[in-house]
Amino acid sequence: MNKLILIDGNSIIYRAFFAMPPLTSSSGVHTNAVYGFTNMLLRLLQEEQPSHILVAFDAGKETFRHEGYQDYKGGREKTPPELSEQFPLMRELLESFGIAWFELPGFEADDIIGTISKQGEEAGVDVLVVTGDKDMLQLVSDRVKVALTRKGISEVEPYGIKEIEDKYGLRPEQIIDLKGLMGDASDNIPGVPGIGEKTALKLLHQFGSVEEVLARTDELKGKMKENLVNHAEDARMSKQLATIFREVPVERSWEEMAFSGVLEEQAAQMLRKLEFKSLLERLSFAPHQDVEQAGGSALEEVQVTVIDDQTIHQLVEVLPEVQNVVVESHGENPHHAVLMGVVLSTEEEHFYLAPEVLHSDVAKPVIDWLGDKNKPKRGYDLHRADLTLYWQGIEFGGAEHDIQLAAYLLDPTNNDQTVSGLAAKYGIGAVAADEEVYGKGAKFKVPDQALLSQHLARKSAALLQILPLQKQELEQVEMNRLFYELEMPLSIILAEMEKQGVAVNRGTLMELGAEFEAQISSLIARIYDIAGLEFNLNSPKQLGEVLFDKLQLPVIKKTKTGYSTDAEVLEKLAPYHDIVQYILEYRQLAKLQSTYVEGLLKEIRPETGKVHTYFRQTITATGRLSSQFPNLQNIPIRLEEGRKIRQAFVPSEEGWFMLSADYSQIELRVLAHISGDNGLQEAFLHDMDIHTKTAMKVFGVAADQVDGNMRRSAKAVNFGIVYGISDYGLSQNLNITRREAARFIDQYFDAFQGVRTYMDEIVKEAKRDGYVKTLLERRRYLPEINASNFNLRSFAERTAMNTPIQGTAADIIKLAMIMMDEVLRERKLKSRMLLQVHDELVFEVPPEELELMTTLVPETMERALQLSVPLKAEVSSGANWYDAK
DNA sequence: GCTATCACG
DNA sequence: ACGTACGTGATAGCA
Repeated sequence: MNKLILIDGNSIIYRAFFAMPPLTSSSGVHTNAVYGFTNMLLRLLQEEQPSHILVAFDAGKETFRHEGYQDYKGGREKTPPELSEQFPLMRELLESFGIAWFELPGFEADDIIGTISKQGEEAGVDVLVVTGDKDMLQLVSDRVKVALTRKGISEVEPYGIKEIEDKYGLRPEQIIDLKGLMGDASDNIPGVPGIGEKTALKLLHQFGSVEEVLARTDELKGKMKENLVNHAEDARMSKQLATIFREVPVERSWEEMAFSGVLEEQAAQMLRKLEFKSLLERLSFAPHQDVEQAGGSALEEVQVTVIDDQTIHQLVEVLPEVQNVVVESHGENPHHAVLMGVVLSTEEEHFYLAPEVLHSDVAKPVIDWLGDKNKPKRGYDLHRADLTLYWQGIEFGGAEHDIQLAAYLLDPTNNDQTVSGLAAKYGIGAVAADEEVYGKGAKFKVPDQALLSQHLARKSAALLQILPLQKQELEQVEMNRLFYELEMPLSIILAEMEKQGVAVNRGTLMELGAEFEAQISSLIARIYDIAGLEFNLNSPKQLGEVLFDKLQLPVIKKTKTGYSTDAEVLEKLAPYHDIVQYILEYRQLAKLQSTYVEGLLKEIRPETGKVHTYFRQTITATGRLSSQFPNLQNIPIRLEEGRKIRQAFVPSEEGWFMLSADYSQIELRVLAHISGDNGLQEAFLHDMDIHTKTAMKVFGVAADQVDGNMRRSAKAVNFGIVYGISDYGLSQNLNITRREAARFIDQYFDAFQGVRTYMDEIVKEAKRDGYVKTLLERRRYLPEINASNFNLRSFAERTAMNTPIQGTAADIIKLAMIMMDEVLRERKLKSRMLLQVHDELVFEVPPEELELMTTLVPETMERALQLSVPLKAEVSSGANWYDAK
């Protein structure tokens, strides 16, 4: 006996349930949690090669903890039926695998694991506890490690004594003190009010334990002391509740937990019953096989042919059969990325091309193939690949299926989109993380060719396996059209826009910079003079000291680290002291100078005089694009001083024009459509001023009685509605009381009852399905929609209301971009689409096309999608982006 | 690397 | 009672 694995069954299955998309067998039984669990189990068996294993479950509702504290785990949502029905399946599966499981009435899985890990430790065995519950860290010792699940369950992070020390600065036994002080909302453990993780850690670093803290409260002061004194009993009880009981009367012999490999026949039968086809193939990993042949490594060696003038013919012969393309590059900005190498794979073989080989004559047929739009390609992040190759002078065409992009659609909030992460998610052999192969940050180093080509080939091999699984999933969630007809074509269009770039007039920017500079230095002088000292104005900390300590201005708001000095606070302080207004002006100009003048100048390519942004298609949770290096979606417009920055954005050809068209009220129009609200639809059918109309209905007055203030309030309410309204949020925005805000909202919903119904229904739908979707079937999962934690749940509810609106608007402008691209091509126009700013498209247009484009662009945008209300786009043009207003 | 701030839709 | 508006990216300071 050498290694014992103890799995916290309830914790893992619960996490698996919320981490995995819904999945049912053909008979309609939910299986997603079992799938997730099995996936992680197989990986664990393969990687850890345990000699003994046991899965512990909670039994019954009442445990000994309830005897002392009836509210233990109170307020928890009851287990959804979709999950409950999976517990029996889970036990059945474990039995079919030949894995022991155990539960004992009156005790939780924690206690069982605590007890057995102690026994294992005493018997001199290495123990690995697998759980999602941080409390279990208290079990860690020399022999016991605790693996915590991360990001759902696709990864685990092992903690030993050192890791706990590094992360918390605590010994394992102090974890219960931490819980005692901070509590745990999910178990309804109270802790001490006002003490969160940070404060709790600080106290423990100083005093060592709950008892010691409570004994020495006289060394503390303020609210914290008061809370500790008043809630001393809560702290003691919380600590006790968090303490795992390690003397459970378990009678399990080591033999029962012994594990020598999966019972293949039975396990295969079970997996077939559950319809887990992809897991079936992995069964052979589990027993102690092929360990020696892999040299102790769990990784399978992949055959890869390094291309040179001797081997090139092998690749050329099979080019038509190439299934997957990996273009590896280094650097965040793909316009400046360094090409590291390329791997092309057929079903059977992998070929590696070094950058210099790709640039040599022998690679000519490969280069032609890469650039051929009629040769369809699959691969990972083909958008980046395209840009990387472009700056190397190599064309890339024919992107058909991008695995990263598809992974984004399947779960836009999964932030691990790496090949390694996806491979783990699909349970496909281990692919090393790039970081492990290259190192990160300053330590980045390209490994030798053997290692590099092996790594890339492994990635490619994993992608080959992911592809069919992904296709099946896209089909299942009805995203085929969204993917193949919208996102894939768009990715090509985006790359073209980015390569084209936008011309920026350096001189204009520098002149603006000089103006800003003059104002900034005079403001700085004035501020130092008034303050009576010089300090770093850019440091919120130093500024806070000047305003609140030296000048004694009232503290409006605090941040985690000290005084808040943001614009909202400064506005409120302005009446108290002249210095505040100058600081506000300084802030504004400093922002313009550093981010927009200096920042933009740095991004201009000297050889083209243009900035080439990178539109990211796989970032946002809602389906919007984002823009980086530089961000061209947040160029100032609201204030005149900043708006002038737009004068620097000019057409790239003499005499051309900038043309901009933006959707008018697209989100509210989308809301009118999906809610079906009569009043809202009516307003848009008559193309009324929507904020005025809202004011009329909410305040019950005629159009001519709506004053500026009423319209302003109505506008804020409309924004609130789109964001998933809350009285608090609205009250903040309008600077009114929560009561008044709540009244506005109520009046709004009375006036627009269809909207109220929609908001109620969409939240219900989210709670039922676990996700919401847009008109074009784009999804966003909301795992926290049923959380017991009020904050998490409320956030998810607002998201459920907002995402279909923001996401559908994103769908629509993406459609419009595809249509515009098509129209420009069909009519062989010279005009070029340059930018997208969420509800706006920007073009550069030759003079002879200006008239045509002025009607063509808004018309195309308006017919992008047929809704029950018309879409409206407004267009304007000028010599630069500023004048196109 | 994290926090605070502020630019956009 | 709880405590926040939805979605992003860039910069500067500071540990």
